[in-house]
Amino acid sequence: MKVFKIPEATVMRLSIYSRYLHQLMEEGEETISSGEIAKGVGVSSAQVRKDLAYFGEFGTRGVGYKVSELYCQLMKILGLDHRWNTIIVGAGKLGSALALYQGFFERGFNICAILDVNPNIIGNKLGSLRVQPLDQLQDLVEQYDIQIGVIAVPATHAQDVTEQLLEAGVKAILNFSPRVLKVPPDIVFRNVDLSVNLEVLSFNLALNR
Amino acid sequence: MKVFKIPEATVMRLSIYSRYLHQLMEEGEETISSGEIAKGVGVSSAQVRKDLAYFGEFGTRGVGYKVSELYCQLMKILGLDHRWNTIIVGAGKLGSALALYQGFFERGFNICAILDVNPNIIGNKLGSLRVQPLDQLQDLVEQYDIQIGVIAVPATHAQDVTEQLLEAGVKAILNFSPRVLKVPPDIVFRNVDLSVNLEVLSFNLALNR
DNA sequence: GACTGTGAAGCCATTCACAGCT
DNA sequence: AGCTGTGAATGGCTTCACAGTC
Repeated sequence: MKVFKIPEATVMRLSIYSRYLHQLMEEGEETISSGEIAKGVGVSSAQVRKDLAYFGEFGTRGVGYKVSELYCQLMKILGLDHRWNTIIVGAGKLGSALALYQGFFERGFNICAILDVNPNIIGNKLGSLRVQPLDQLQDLVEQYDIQIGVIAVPATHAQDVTEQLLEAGVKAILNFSPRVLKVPPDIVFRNVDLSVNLEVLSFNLALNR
Repeated sequence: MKVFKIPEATVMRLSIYSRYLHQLMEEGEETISSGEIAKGVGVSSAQVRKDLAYFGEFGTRGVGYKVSELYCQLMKILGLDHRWNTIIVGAGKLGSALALYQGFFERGFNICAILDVNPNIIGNKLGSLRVQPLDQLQDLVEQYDIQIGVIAVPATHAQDVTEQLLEAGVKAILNFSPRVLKVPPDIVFRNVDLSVNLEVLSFNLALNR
């Protein structure tokens, strides 16, 4: 399917460029140069051009890029030209916060359901959702045609939940638990490790002392 | 101060190794090889040894590493041999979730305070903390000798809050807002961009269709 | 003159492969 | 025999620099 391998760093920057372009559109900008994008998001202009070059030629030499056009192209490249159905497993503090976060919806992710095992919180209302029991997982994934699973359970249950998500047919997993998970290579997978991020800060703080 | 530049990827892995070693300690393991660590966290054994080699020689040839000893060394390298005082700005869903997340405390981060501008949530109780008004920032940073600031406010206020944190004397910032922030080069800084992470999933899902 | 698109060069991280210990 | 520590080789991302276009 993919002819050239795209660096992950490039994909992350494309996401950031697209958000910046969205902001520029709201401010009424019509065209922009790679140098201005670079300045806006804190990279080099060559980097911006190289990132875009993986996918085609979007600009006009001597002029720059049409903001709205480039934005649409990037959204298409990122697969955000349609919506993704998502389920959150774990309705503790973090899971609840993710379920209520508007930013996901705005960028094309529908949070279709949130699940937990704890009977004390099953039934709780979170915005327009209600926390449902974990054993509904398989049914909900089928019913809503869910592609993405988000793991927000304690480390000890993370691998177990992962396997349930895979069995239910989820194609991609975003893991917020502080545990290394085993997933088959055909599954799209990412970790967001909150502690690791704080610890990188700690490491750098400890250096300058 | 730092004689050799350490790759950020190495620092992130050290954090993961240390957590894995902690788990092994609880399971009662005494020694471990680079190959076993590698298997446990999903990297190559050469990678593990190279990462450790930046900081010294911690193992015994022919034998491996003493789990508890390596764990202590890594914690020291990561600057986790003492505690860091931390403040969270923004007590919305995400900020509240972060304030209540036990994992930070366990790894050596004291959440000393959480602030917001919204009068409707100022005074709310979050565990043992109470949400305080943003204008207390300067005082609290001094009072608690706070080194780390966590930004959990909407994108539109993120740069403003950043500058207030810097002015108050914070040395490191972890940014959860979906906005590129300008910070001076001597400040330790990291982004945790939730949308970007989901969008990388989306990109990869879109590839295989 | 301004700006894009891109091959080449440079740089950095990972993997390889083996010498050196136990 | 088993495993660490490490120089050398590899691979991949970023920067440079310039030809091409408006």
